[in-house]
Amino acid sequence: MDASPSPAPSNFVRDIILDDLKSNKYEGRVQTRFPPEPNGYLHIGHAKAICLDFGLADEFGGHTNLRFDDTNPEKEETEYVESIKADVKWLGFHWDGLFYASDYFDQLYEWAMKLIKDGKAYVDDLSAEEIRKHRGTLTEPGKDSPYRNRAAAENLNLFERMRAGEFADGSRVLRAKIDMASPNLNMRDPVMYRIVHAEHHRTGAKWCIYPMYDYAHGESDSIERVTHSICTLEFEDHRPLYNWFIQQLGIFPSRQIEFDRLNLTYTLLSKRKLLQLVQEGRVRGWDDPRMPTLSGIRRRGYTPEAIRNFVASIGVSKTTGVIELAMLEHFVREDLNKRVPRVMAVLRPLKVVIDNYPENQVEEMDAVNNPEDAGAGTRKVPFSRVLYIEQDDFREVPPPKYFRLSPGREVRLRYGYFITCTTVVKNASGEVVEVHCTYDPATRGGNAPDGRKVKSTIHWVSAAHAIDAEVRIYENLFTKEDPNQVEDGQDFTANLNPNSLEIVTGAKLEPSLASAAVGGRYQFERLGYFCVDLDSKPGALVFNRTVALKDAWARVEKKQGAKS
RNA sequence: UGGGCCGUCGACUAAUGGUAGGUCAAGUGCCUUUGGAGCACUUUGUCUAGGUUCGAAUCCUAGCGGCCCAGCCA
Repeated sequence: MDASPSPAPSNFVRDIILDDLKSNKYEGRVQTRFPPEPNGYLHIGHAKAICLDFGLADEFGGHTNLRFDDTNPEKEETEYVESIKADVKWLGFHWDGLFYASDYFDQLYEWAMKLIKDGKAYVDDLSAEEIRKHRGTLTEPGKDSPYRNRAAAENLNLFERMRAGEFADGSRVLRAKIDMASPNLNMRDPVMYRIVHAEHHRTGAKWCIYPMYDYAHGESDSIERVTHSICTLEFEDHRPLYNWFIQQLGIFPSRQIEFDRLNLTYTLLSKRKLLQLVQEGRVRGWDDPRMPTLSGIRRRGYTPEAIRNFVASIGVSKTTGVIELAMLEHFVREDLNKRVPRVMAVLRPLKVVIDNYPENQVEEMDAVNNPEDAGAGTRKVPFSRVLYIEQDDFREVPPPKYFRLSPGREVRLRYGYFITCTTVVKNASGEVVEVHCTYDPATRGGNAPDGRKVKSTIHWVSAAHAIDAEVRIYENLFTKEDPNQVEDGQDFTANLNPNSLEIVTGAKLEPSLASAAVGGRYQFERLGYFCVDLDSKPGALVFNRTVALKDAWARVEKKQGAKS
């Protein structure tokens, strides 16, 4: 096509903002908000919303508020608001205003009184059960409540007494008076306020009536003069109601725009289900590195840049789709590859003795810290007669296309020497427990002066110098692409992967890692990207595998396995 | 079944009546002191049927398929 750089990535929400800017609809203002309910930890799906809300405002010199949608005191806690703030910051965004829907409870109450006076709202004495029966079904219209036509004065009196705490939970509600026959169920006189005698994390015992989402959300947007209220697709049916309240009240007309929420293969993004995993102890907490929460992903070693790049690449639309997990993994690898130092670590050690290497000799070999970053420099790695290599890097009987060490075969020890396997030592059950080799002194550093080639380079660690570590290897938390796909009578926990966590205890690391600090990220050469876990202590290091390197041999092996 | 929304390579997403393109995945080759990274190339797509038009992924009609809604949750 043309040689110009690819056009700025756009999407339909951005296009709407662009149009509004062009027509000067809001005097050039762009005001968004990110409105989480503090009833759980944020997950990668929220990251998409955050990038949109903050990203679009940033792009057009607008503003974004962080607003906690705290209208349900029974589920909300300050622990969650703190974690949410930390996660937003970690992702790299800064809010302009920090608000709570509960900041607006007084205003919301006054507006409710106005709607009552205008004959647009009424107190209903029906029980929850009766209200449901009166609501009708998808195909049949609802029936009016017998209390629907109470006089405004009576409604006012009752509503004030609801607030005053005269009535029991669930005994009455305030409802908007719209249309019980609407084909949109949300318009069949939705509940605006319910009675809940519960301590609220911010307002304490001040209120015993709490506004419902539909009444609180749009009004909060309006109070903050939000121009573009971006939310997910399931709220599409609520938009007429969102607009109805704003219209009746005659307040600032915020506009709701809906996009598709993120779905990922092998992943559950439902706060309710994630809570269940935590409560049932299926994972070690909200920040378990297997969790799709931002705190879990962070602990796993993902970077905010990787997540932002991922979100930017998946786009925004209204089609309900599922992103392949491989897409996310690609963006972590891409980011970590550029920034993270290389290091040698052996997860499952196999002892190698180099018979012709001097008994007590130790050499300091030069190793490149990051071939992608010349500025990262080099380090010294000790080499000696007894080493550990990866068990996977030796086969007594090599399968076809296997290039690593096997009897009679010569390979390169990275930054070390060429070695050739001579003999093996087996234990009583016939397993190879030790491999003997000879080395070629002329190949120091890994180059053969005679120009001969080897088909493989493997990593190693000097046995006498190695430090021990625990390494936690993670696989997908679920075995099915769609964890919700279950047999009758089962729930999603039936799809939990029993092998999602493997703890490797005897790993051997090169000595430079002794000073690795919590959060530090590394590439263990040929294995993957790893980071130092929160549980790590000096002398008792613990690493998480963030993501494995792409493994061409694994693919070959799999193909061979499939054939046989 | 009433209403709302949505159908473009295996996945995600562009093309806004005018050359169906990008990313991921998959495959092939090159290169390589990481079977990593990188580079090059390749395969596969407009849900169906009609219509409007010089020209349709785009507009119209009808089908088909998917998602969401009957909380005093958000």
